[in-house]
Amino acid sequence: MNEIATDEQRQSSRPHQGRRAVISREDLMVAAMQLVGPNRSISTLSLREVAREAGIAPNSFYRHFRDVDELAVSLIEQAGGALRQVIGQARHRATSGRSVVRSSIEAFMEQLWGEQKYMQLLLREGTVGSEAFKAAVERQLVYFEEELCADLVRLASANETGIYKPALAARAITRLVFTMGASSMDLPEEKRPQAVEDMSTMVRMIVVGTQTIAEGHIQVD
Amino acid sequence: MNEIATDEQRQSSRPHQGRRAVISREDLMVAAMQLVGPNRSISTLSLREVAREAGIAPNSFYRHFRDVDELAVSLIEQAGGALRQVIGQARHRATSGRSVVRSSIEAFMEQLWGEQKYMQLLLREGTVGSEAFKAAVERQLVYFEEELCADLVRLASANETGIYKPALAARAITRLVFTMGASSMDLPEEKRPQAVEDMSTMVRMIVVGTQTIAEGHIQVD
DNA sequence: CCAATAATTATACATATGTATAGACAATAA
DNA sequence: TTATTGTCTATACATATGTATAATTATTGG
Repeated sequence: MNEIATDEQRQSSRPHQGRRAVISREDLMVAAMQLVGPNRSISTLSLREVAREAGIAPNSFYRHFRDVDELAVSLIEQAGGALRQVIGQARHRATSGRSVVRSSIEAFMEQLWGEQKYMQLLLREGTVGSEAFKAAVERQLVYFEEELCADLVRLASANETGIYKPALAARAITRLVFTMGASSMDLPEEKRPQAVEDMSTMVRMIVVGTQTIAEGHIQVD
Repeated sequence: MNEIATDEQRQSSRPHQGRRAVISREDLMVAAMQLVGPNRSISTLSLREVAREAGIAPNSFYRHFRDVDELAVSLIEQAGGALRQVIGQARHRATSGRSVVRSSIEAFMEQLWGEQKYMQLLLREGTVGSEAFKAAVERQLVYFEEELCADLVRLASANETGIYKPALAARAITRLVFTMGASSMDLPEEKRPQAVEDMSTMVRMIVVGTQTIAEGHIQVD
Protein backbone atom coordinates (compact mmCIF):
# COMPACT_ATOMS: atom_id res chain seq x y z
CA MET A 1 0.00 0.00 0.00
CA ASN A 2 2.75 2.40 0.72
CA GLU A 3 3.26 2.90 -2.94
CA ILE A 4 4.63 6.24 -1.78
CA ALA A 5 8.15 4.91 -2.17
CA THR A 6 9.14 8.43 -3.06
CA ASP A 7 11.71 8.11 -5.74
CA GLU A 8 14.09 9.74 -3.34
CA GLN A 9 17.68 9.27 -4.30
CA ARG A 10 17.74 5.71 -5.46
CA GLN A 11 21.30 6.43 -6.37
CA SER A 12 21.72 2.83 -7.43
CA SER A 13 18.57 0.92 -8.05
CA ARG A 14 19.94 -2.39 -6.83
CA PRO A 15 18.21 -3.62 -3.65
CA HIS A 16 19.95 -2.55 -0.50
CA GLN A 17 21.22 -4.39 2.49
CA GLY A 18 21.00 -2.26 5.59
CA ARG A 19 19.56 1.19 6.06
CA ARG A 20 18.86 3.22 2.96
CA ALA A 21 21.08 6.18 2.38
CA VAL A 22 19.25 9.33 3.34
CA ILE A 23 21.85 11.51 1.78
CA SER A 24 24.06 11.21 -1.27
CA ARG A 25 27.41 12.49 -2.38
CA GLU A 26 25.57 14.92 -4.59
CA ASP A 27 23.63 16.31 -1.65
CA LEU A 28 26.86 17.04 0.13
CA MET A 29 28.29 18.67 -2.95
CA VAL A 30 25.20 20.86 -3.23
CA ALA A 31 25.49 21.81 0.42
CA ALA A 32 29.12 22.75 -0.04
CA MET A 33 28.25 24.88 -3.05
CA GLN A 34 25.70 26.78 -1.03
CA LEU A 35 28.40 27.78 1.38
CA VAL A 36 30.93 29.07 -1.12
CA GLY A 37 30.61 32.64 -2.27
CA PRO A 38 32.63 35.59 -3.40
CA ASN A 39 34.41 35.67 -0.07
CA ARG A 40 34.32 32.05 0.85
CA SER A 41 36.50 29.49 -0.86
CA ILE A 42 36.11 25.75 -0.70
CA SER A 43 39.43 25.30 0.99
CA THR A 44 38.13 27.16 4.00
CA LEU A 45 35.02 25.04 4.45
CA SER A 46 35.03 22.78 7.44
CA LEU A 47 33.64 19.30 7.49
CA ARG A 48 31.20 20.21 10.24
CA GLU A 49 30.01 23.22 8.32
CA VAL A 50 29.19 21.20 5.23
CA ALA A 51 27.52 18.50 7.29
CA ARG A 52 25.46 21.13 9.09
CA GLU A 53 24.35 22.66 5.82
CA ALA A 54 23.40 19.26 4.50
CA GLY A 55 21.49 18.51 7.66
CA ILE A 56 23.43 15.45 8.75
CA ALA A 57 25.67 14.57 11.66
CA PRO A 58 29.33 15.45 11.20
CA ASN A 59 30.40 11.84 11.15
CA SER A 60 28.06 10.91 8.35
CA PHE A 61 30.26 12.92 6.08
CA TYR A 62 32.83 10.16 6.14
CA ARG A 63 30.45 7.75 4.47
CA HIS A 64 30.81 9.76 1.29
CA PHE A 65 34.16 11.53 1.31
CA ARG A 66 37.42 11.03 3.11
CA ASP A 67 37.59 14.75 3.80
CA VAL A 68 36.49 18.12 2.44
CA ASP A 69 39.34 18.08 0.01
CA GLU A 70 38.02 15.01 -1.71
CA LEU A 71 34.65 16.71 -2.01
CA ALA A 72 36.35 19.73 -3.53
CA VAL A 73 38.01 17.58 -6.16
CA SER A 74 34.65 16.09 -7.12
CA LEU A 75 33.21 19.56 -7.45
CA ILE A 76 36.03 20.64 -9.70
CA GLU A 77 35.44 17.75 -12.01
CA GLN A 78 31.75 18.50 -12.10
CA ALA A 79 32.30 22.17 -12.83
CA GLY A 80 34.90 21.47 -15.48
CA GLY A 81 32.72 18.91 -17.17
CA ALA A 82 29.75 21.25 -17.26
CA LEU A 83 31.78 24.08 -18.73
CA ARG A 84 33.33 21.88 -21.37
CA GLN A 85 29.92 20.65 -22.37
CA VAL A 86 28.53 24.17 -22.70
CA ILE A 87 31.45 25.29 -24.77
CA GLY A 88 31.30 22.15 -26.83
CA GLN A 89 27.71 22.95 -27.74
CA ALA A 90 28.64 26.50 -28.66
CA ARG A 91 31.40 25.17 -30.85
CA HIS A 92 28.93 22.85 -32.52
CA ARG A 93 26.40 25.57 -33.16
CA ALA A 94 28.91 27.83 -34.84
CA THR A 95 31.33 25.94 -36.98
CA SER A 96 31.36 28.71 -39.53
CA GLY A 97 34.92 29.93 -39.70
CA ARG A 98 36.38 32.27 -37.14
CA SER A 99 33.24 32.83 -35.16
CA VAL A 100 34.07 29.60 -33.36
CA VAL A 101 36.47 31.30 -31.01
CA ARG A 102 34.13 34.17 -30.51
CA SER A 103 31.10 32.09 -29.69
CA SER A 104 33.18 29.92 -27.42
CA ILE A 105 34.11 32.96 -25.43
CA GLU A 106 30.51 34.05 -25.28
CA ALA A 107 29.43 30.65 -24.07
CA PHE A 108 32.20 30.77 -21.51
CA MET A 109 31.10 34.13 -20.20
CA GLU A 110 27.49 33.07 -20.07
CA GLN A 111 28.38 30.08 -17.97
CA LEU A 112 30.63 32.32 -15.93
CA TRP A 113 27.83 34.61 -14.91
CA GLY A 114 25.14 32.00 -14.79
CA GLU A 115 26.98 29.54 -12.58
CA GLN A 116 29.16 31.93 -10.62
CA LYS A 117 29.85 29.64 -7.73
CA TYR A 118 30.81 26.70 -9.86
CA MET A 119 33.05 28.79 -12.02
CA GLN A 120 34.70 30.32 -9.04
CA LEU A 121 36.10 26.92 -8.23
CA LEU A 122 37.74 26.56 -11.59
CA LEU A 123 38.86 30.13 -12.02
CA ARG A 124 39.84 31.40 -8.62
CA GLU A 125 40.75 28.51 -6.44
CA GLY A 126 43.05 26.56 -8.70
CA THR A 127 46.16 28.00 -7.15
CA VAL A 128 45.50 27.49 -3.48
CA GLY A 129 44.61 24.39 -1.60
CA SER A 130 45.90 20.89 -1.50
CA GLU A 131 48.04 19.25 -4.09
CA ALA A 132 45.16 17.01 -5.14
CA PHE A 133 42.89 19.98 -5.61
CA LYS A 134 45.34 21.97 -7.66
CA ALA A 135 46.00 18.93 -9.79
CA ALA A 136 42.28 18.49 -10.42
CA VAL A 137 41.95 22.06 -11.64
CA GLU A 138 45.04 21.76 -13.78
CA ARG A 139 43.57 18.65 -15.37
CA GLN A 140 40.47 20.56 -16.41
CA LEU A 141 42.55 23.36 -17.85
CA VAL A 142 44.52 20.93 -19.94
CA TYR A 143 41.30 19.47 -21.32
CA PHE A 144 40.33 22.92 -22.50
CA GLU A 145 43.72 23.55 -24.01
CA GLU A 146 43.59 20.36 -25.99
CA GLU A 147 40.15 20.97 -27.39
CA LEU A 148 41.00 24.56 -28.21
CA CYS A 149 44.23 23.50 -29.86
CA ALA A 150 42.35 21.15 -32.16
CA ASP A 151 40.00 24.01 -32.97
CA LEU A 152 42.82 26.34 -33.84
CA VAL A 153 44.46 23.85 -36.12
CA ARG A 154 41.20 23.07 -37.87
CA LEU A 155 40.48 26.76 -38.21
CA ALA A 156 43.88 27.50 -39.67
CA SER A 157 43.65 24.83 -42.29
CA ALA A 158 40.11 25.88 -43.17
CA ASN A 159 41.13 29.49 -43.63
CA GLU A 160 44.44 28.51 -45.18
CA THR A 161 46.36 30.62 -42.73
CA GLY A 162 49.46 29.38 -41.00
CA ILE A 163 49.62 28.75 -37.31
CA TYR A 164 52.72 28.93 -35.15
CA LYS A 165 52.95 26.54 -32.22
CA PRO A 166 49.21 25.97 -31.89
CA ALA A 167 49.58 24.21 -28.55
CA LEU A 168 51.23 27.25 -27.02
CA ALA A 169 48.65 29.55 -28.52
CA ALA A 170 45.86 27.42 -27.14
CA ARG A 171 47.51 27.41 -23.76
CA ALA A 172 47.90 31.18 -23.78
CA ILE A 173 44.30 31.71 -24.77
CA THR A 174 42.94 29.32 -22.19
CA ARG A 175 44.94 30.75 -19.33
CA LEU A 176 44.25 34.31 -20.36
CA VAL A 177 40.53 33.76 -20.69
CA PHE A 178 40.40 32.00 -17.36
CA THR A 179 42.19 34.73 -15.43
CA MET A 180 40.34 37.50 -17.14
CA GLY A 181 37.16 35.63 -16.43
CA ALA A 182 38.12 35.31 -12.80
CA SER A 183 38.69 39.00 -12.34
CA SER A 184 35.56 39.89 -14.27
CA MET A 185 33.41 37.79 -12.00
CA ASP A 186 32.43 40.56 -9.68
CA LEU A 187 31.86 43.15 -12.36
CA PRO A 188 28.50 44.88 -12.26
CA GLU A 189 26.02 43.83 -14.92
CA GLU A 190 26.51 46.87 -17.11
CA LYS A 191 30.25 46.39 -17.53
CA ARG A 192 30.05 42.83 -18.71
CA PRO A 193 29.60 43.47 -22.43
CA GLN A 194 32.75 45.55 -22.38
CA ALA A 195 34.57 42.73 -20.63
CA VAL A 196 33.50 40.26 -23.30
CA GLU A 197 34.65 42.71 -25.93
CA ASP A 198 38.03 43.16 -24.30
CA MET A 199 38.57 39.47 -23.90
CA SER A 200 37.73 38.86 -27.53
CA THR A 201 40.20 41.49 -28.59
CA MET A 202 42.92 39.93 -26.47
CA VAL A 203 42.25 36.53 -27.91
CA ARG A 204 42.28 38.01 -31.38
CA MET A 205 45.71 39.43 -30.71
CA ILE A 206 47.00 35.99 -29.88
CA VAL A 207 45.35 34.38 -32.87
CA VAL A 208 46.57 37.06 -35.27
CA GLY A 209 49.98 36.87 -33.66
CA THR A 210 50.38 33.16 -34.10
CA GLN A 211 49.18 33.44 -37.70
CA THR A 212 51.47 36.32 -38.54
CA ILE A 213 54.49 34.63 -37.06
CA ALA A 214 53.68 31.55 -39.08
CA GLU A 215 53.45 33.58 -42.27
CA GLY A 216 57.00 34.66 -41.64
CA HIS A 217 56.27 38.34 -42.19
CA ILE A 218 57.90 39.11 -38.90
CA GLN A 219 61.26 37.93 -37.74
CA VAL A 220 61.32 35.53 -34.85
CA ASP A 221 64.27 36.63 -32.77
CA MET B 1 77.63 52.24 31.25
CA ASN B 2 75.18 49.99 29.60
CA GLU B 3 76.12 51.34 26.24
CA ILE B 4 74.78 48.01 25.03
CA ALA B 5 71.60 49.70 23.96
CA THR B 6 71.41 47.12 21.22
CA ASP B 7 70.11 48.94 18.23
CA GLU B 8 67.20 46.55 18.32
CA GLN B 9 64.33 47.72 16.26
CA ARG B 10 64.24 51.43 16.94
CA GLN B 11 61.42 51.45 14.43
CA SER B 12 61.02 55.18 14.96
CA SER B 13 63.91 56.99 16.51
CA ARG B 14 61.76 59.45 18.41
CA PRO B 15 62.03 58.97 22.20
CA HIS B 16 59.38 56.67 23.53
CA GLN B 17 56.87 56.94 26.24
CA GLY B 18 56.27 53.58 27.88
CA ARG B 19 57.88 50.23 27.31
CA ARG B 20 59.91 49.88 24.15
CA ALA B 21 58.43 47.71 21.44
CA VAL B 22 60.13 44.33 21.40
CA ILE B 23 58.59 43.41 18.11
CA SER B 24 57.70 45.34 14.98
CA ARG B 25 55.20 45.07 12.18
CA GLU B 26 58.00 43.81 9.99
CA ASP B 27 58.80 41.02 12.43
CA LEU B 28 55.23 39.85 12.23
CA MET B 29 55.28 40.02 8.47
CA VAL B 30 58.44 37.94 8.41
CA ALA B 31 56.87 35.41 10.74
CA ALA B 32 53.83 35.16 8.54
CA MET B 33 55.99 34.63 5.49
CA GLN B 34 57.77 31.76 7.18
CA LEU B 35 54.45 30.03 7.57
CA VAL B 36 53.22 30.30 4.00
CA GLY B 37 54.33 27.67 1.56
CA PRO B 38 53.21 25.82 -1.52
CA ASN B 39 50.30 24.36 0.40
CA ARG B 40 49.67 27.13 2.87
CA SER B 41 48.05 30.38 1.85
CA ILE B 42 47.95 33.56 3.90
CA SER B 43 44.21 33.47 4.16
CA THR B 44 44.44 30.27 6.17
CA LEU B 45 46.91 31.60 8.73
CA SER B 46 45.53 32.16 12.19
CA LEU B 47 46.40 35.05 14.39
CA ARG B 48 47.71 32.71 17.07
CA GLU B 49 49.86 30.88 14.60
CA VAL B 50 51.57 34.03 13.42
CA ALA B 51 52.04 35.24 16.97
CA ARG B 52 53.52 31.88 17.96
CA GLU B 53 55.93 31.99 15.04
CA ALA B 54 56.97 35.51 15.99
CA GLY B 55 57.42 34.49 19.61
CA ILE B 56 54.90 36.82 21.15
CA ALA B 57 51.65 36.44 23.00
CA PRO B 58 48.56 36.22 20.82
CA ASN B 59 47.21 39.48 22.08
CA SER B 60 50.33 41.41 21.21
CA PHE B 61 49.39 40.94 17.61
CA TYR B 62 46.72 43.57 17.97
CA ARG B 63 49.32 46.24 18.72
CA HIS B 64 50.39 46.04 15.10
CA PHE B 65 47.51 44.84 12.98
CA ARG B 66 43.79 44.74 13.38
CA ASP B 67 43.74 41.17 12.07
CA VAL B 68 45.62 38.77 9.82
CA ASP B 69 43.94 40.24 6.82
CA GLU B 70 45.50 43.63 7.42
CA LEU B 71 48.87 41.95 7.68
CA ALA B 72 48.22 40.20 4.39
CA VAL B 73 47.50 43.47 2.66
CA SER B 74 50.80 44.88 3.89
CA LEU B 75 52.60 41.86 2.57
CA ILE B 76 50.99 42.25 -0.82
CA GLU B 77 52.14 45.81 -1.08
CA GLN B 78 55.62 44.84 -0.08
CA ALA B 79 55.78 42.00 -2.57
CA GLY B 80 54.37 44.11 -5.38
CA GLY B 81 56.76 46.93 -4.70
CA ALA B 82 59.74 44.60 -4.69
CA LEU B 83 58.74 43.00 -7.95
CA ARG B 84 58.13 46.30 -9.67
CA GLN B 85 61.52 47.51 -8.57
CA VAL B 86 63.29 44.44 -9.90
CA ILE B 87 61.53 44.68 -13.22
CA GLY B 88 62.14 48.40 -13.36
CA GLN B 89 65.86 47.76 -13.05
CA ALA B 90 65.73 45.16 -15.78
CA ARG B 91 63.91 47.60 -18.00
CA HIS B 92 66.56 50.18 -17.30
CA ARG B 93 69.41 47.84 -18.06
CA ALA B 94 68.00 46.87 -21.44
CA THR B 95 66.38 49.76 -23.21
CA SER B 96 67.66 48.51 -26.53
CA GLY B 97 64.63 47.84 -28.63
CA ARG B 98 62.54 44.75 -28.24
CA SER B 99 64.71 43.02 -25.68
CA VAL B 100 62.92 45.13 -23.10
CA VAL B 101 59.97 42.79 -22.94
CA ARG B 102 62.20 39.77 -22.96
CA SER B 103 64.45 40.92 -20.17
CA SER B 104 61.45 42.00 -18.16
CA ILE B 105 60.14 38.48 -18.35
CA GLU B 106 63.48 37.10 -17.33
CA ALA B 107 63.66 39.44 -14.37
CA PHE B 108 60.15 38.43 -13.46
CA MET B 109 60.97 34.76 -13.54
CA GLU B 110 64.13 35.26 -11.55
CA GLN B 111 62.20 37.02 -8.85
CA LEU B 112 59.56 34.32 -9.13
CA TRP B 113 61.96 31.55 -8.28
CA GLY B 114 64.11 33.53 -5.92
CA GLU B 115 61.33 34.86 -3.74
CA GLN B 116 58.81 32.08 -4.16
CA LYS B 117 56.83 32.81 -1.05
CA TYR B 118 56.47 36.49 -1.76
CA MET B 119 55.47 35.87 -5.33
CA GLN B 120 52.96 33.30 -4.30
CA LEU B 121 51.00 36.04 -2.63
CA LEU B 122 50.77 38.09 -5.77
CA LEU B 123 50.28 35.26 -8.20
CA ARG B 124 48.20 32.67 -6.48
CA GLU B 125 46.21 34.29 -3.76
CA GLY B 126 44.81 37.29 -5.58
CA THR B 127 41.50 35.62 -6.21
CA VAL B 128 40.65 34.28 -2.80
CA GLY B 129 40.43 36.03 0.49
CA SER B 130 38.85 39.19 1.71
CA GLU B 131 37.71 42.06 -0.41
CA ALA B 132 40.52 44.24 0.91
CA PHE B 133 43.08 41.62 0.04
CA LYS B 134 41.84 41.07 -3.47
CA ALA B 135 41.76 44.81 -4.01
CA ALA B 136 45.36 45.11 -2.87
CA VAL B 137 46.50 42.51 -5.37
CA GLU B 138 44.47 44.07 -8.15
CA ARG B 139 46.12 47.40 -7.40
CA GLN B 140 49.56 45.89 -7.89
CA LEU B 141 48.49 44.31 -11.15
CA VAL B 142 47.26 47.61 -12.46
CA TYR B 143 50.60 49.21 -11.64
CA PHE B 144 52.28 46.63 -13.79
CA GLU B 145 49.85 47.10 -16.62
CA GLU B 146 50.41 50.82 -16.68
CA GLU B 147 54.17 50.57 -16.73
CA LEU B 148 54.07 47.88 -19.37
CA CYS B 149 51.66 49.89 -21.46
CA ALA B 150 54.04 52.83 -21.48
CA ASP B 151 56.80 50.45 -22.53
CA LEU B 152 54.79 49.07 -25.39
CA VAL B 153 53.94 52.49 -26.71
CA ARG B 154 57.54 53.65 -26.47
CA LEU B 155 58.68 50.47 -28.16
CA ALA B 156 56.21 50.84 -30.97
CA SER B 157 57.19 54.38 -31.75
CA ALA B 158 60.89 53.49 -31.56
CA ASN B 159 60.49 50.62 -33.99
CA GLU B 160 57.98 52.53 -36.03
CA THR B 161 55.49 49.73 -35.82
CA GLY B 162 51.85 50.33 -35.11
CA ILE B 163 50.19 49.21 -31.95
CA TYR B 164 46.53 48.38 -31.51
CA LYS B 165 44.93 49.14 -28.15
CA PRO B 166 48.15 49.13 -26.17
CA ALA B 167 46.33 49.19 -22.84
CA LEU B 168 44.52 45.98 -23.68
CA ALA B 169 47.71 44.38 -24.91
CA ALA B 170 49.49 45.34 -21.71
CA ARG B 171 46.67 43.96 -19.68
CA ALA B 172 46.69 40.69 -21.59
CA ILE B 173 50.43 40.32 -21.22
CA THR B 174 50.43 41.09 -17.53
CA ARG B 175 47.62 38.71 -16.69
CA LEU B 176 49.02 35.99 -18.88
CA VAL B 177 52.50 36.24 -17.44
CA PHE B 178 51.15 36.25 -13.92
CA THR B 179 49.03 33.14 -14.34
CA MET B 180 51.66 31.29 -16.26
CA GLY B 181 54.12 32.29 -13.58
CA ALA B 182 51.79 30.99 -10.93
CA SER B 183 51.46 27.59 -12.48
CA SER B 184 55.15 27.38 -13.20
CA MET B 185 56.03 27.97 -9.58
CA ASP B 186 56.27 24.36 -8.64
CA LEU B 187 58.09 23.24 -11.74
CA PRO B 188 61.31 21.32 -11.15
CA GLU B 189 64.51 23.22 -11.80
CA GLU B 190 65.21 21.61 -15.16
CA LYS B 191 61.91 22.59 -16.71
CA ARG B 192 62.21 26.27 -15.94
CA PRO B 193 64.13 27.36 -19.03
CA GLN B 194 61.44 25.82 -21.18
CA ALA B 195 58.80 27.70 -19.19
CA VAL B 196 60.59 30.99 -19.77
CA GLU B 197 60.83 30.17 -23.43
CA ASP B 198 57.13 29.35 -23.67
CA MET B 199 56.10 32.49 -21.86
CA SER B 200 58.23 34.60 -24.14
CA THR B 201 56.64 33.03 -27.16
CA MET B 202 53.18 33.69 -25.83
CA VAL B 203 54.01 37.30 -25.14
CA ARG B 204 55.48 37.58 -28.59
CA MET B 205 52.23 36.37 -30.07
CA ILE B 206 50.38 39.15 -28.33
CA VAL B 207 52.91 41.80 -29.33
CA VAL B 208 53.00 40.66 -32.94
CA GLY B 209 49.24 40.42 -32.92
CA THR B 210 48.67 43.95 -31.72
CA GLN B 211 51.19 45.23 -34.21
CA THR B 212 49.74 43.30 -37.11
CA ILE B 213 46.21 44.41 -36.36
CA ALA B 214 47.44 47.99 -36.25
CA GLU B 215 49.13 47.62 -39.60
CA GLY B 216 45.75 46.74 -41.02
CA HIS B 217 47.01 43.67 -42.87
CA ILE B 218 44.30 41.65 -41.26
CA GLN B 219 40.66 42.46 -41.11
CA VAL B 220 39.23 43.27 -37.72
CA ASP B 221 35.83 41.63 -37.78
C1' DC C 1 9.29 -13.00 13.35
C1' DC C 2 14.52 -12.75 13.78
C1' DA C 3 19.31 -11.99 12.54
C1' DA C 4 22.37 -9.38 9.70
C1' DT C 5 23.93 -5.25 7.81
C1' DA C 6 24.56 -0.67 6.39
C1' DA C 7 23.63 4.39 7.30
C1' DT C 8 23.18 7.59 10.54
C1' DT C 9 23.28 9.82 15.10
C1' DA C 10 24.83 10.87 19.99
C1' DT C 11 28.25 11.67 22.95
C1' DA C 12 32.71 12.75 24.01
C1' DC C 13 37.62 14.32 23.77
C1' DA C 14 41.62 16.74 22.70
C1' DT C 15 42.84 20.63 20.49
C1' DA C 16 42.43 25.16 18.10
C1' DT C 17 40.68 29.65 17.56
C1' DG C 18 39.62 34.98 18.50
C1' DT C 19 39.50 37.97 22.03
C1' DA C 20 38.36 40.08 26.80
C1' DT C 21 40.36 41.34 31.14
C1' DA C 22 43.78 42.26 34.33
C1' DG C 23 48.28 42.51 35.65
C1' DA C 24 53.49 42.71 34.84
C1' DC C 25 57.11 45.10 32.76
C1' DA C 26 60.06 48.81 31.00
C1' DA C 27 60.72 53.23 29.66
C1' DT C 28 60.10 58.29 30.08
C1' DA C 29 58.85 62.71 32.65
C1' DA C 30 58.57 64.96 36.95
C1' DT D 1 62.52 58.52 43.68
C1' DT D 2 57.63 58.26 41.91
C1' DA D 3 53.92 58.70 38.63
C1' DT D 4 52.61 57.86 34.09
C1' DT D 5 52.21 55.56 29.98
C1' DG D 6 52.70 52.51 26.35
C1' DT D 7 53.95 47.29 25.35
C1' DC D 8 53.57 42.80 26.39
C1' DT D 9 52.06 38.46 29.02
C1' DA D 10 48.93 35.34 31.70
C1' DT D 11 44.78 33.59 32.32
C1' DA D 12 40.39 32.62 30.97
C1' DC D 13 36.12 31.87 28.19
C1' DA D 14 33.07 30.73 24.67
C1' DT D 15 33.14 28.53 20.59
C1' DA D 16 34.87 25.67 16.64
C1' DT D 17 37.14 21.85 14.72
C1' DG D 18 38.32 16.66 13.31
C1' DT D 19 37.40 12.30 14.69
C1' DA D 20 36.89 8.03 17.87
C1' DT D 21 33.47 5.08 20.01
C1' DA D 22 29.16 3.23 20.82
C1' DA D 23 24.38 3.25 20.24
C1' DT D 24 20.24 3.82 17.14
C1' DT D 25 17.70 3.28 13.12
C1' DA D 26 16.00 1.37 8.87
C1' DT D 27 16.33 -2.01 5.58
C1' DT D 28 16.91 -6.86 3.55
C1' DG D 29 17.30 -11.94 3.64
C1' DG D 30 15.95 -15.85 5.84
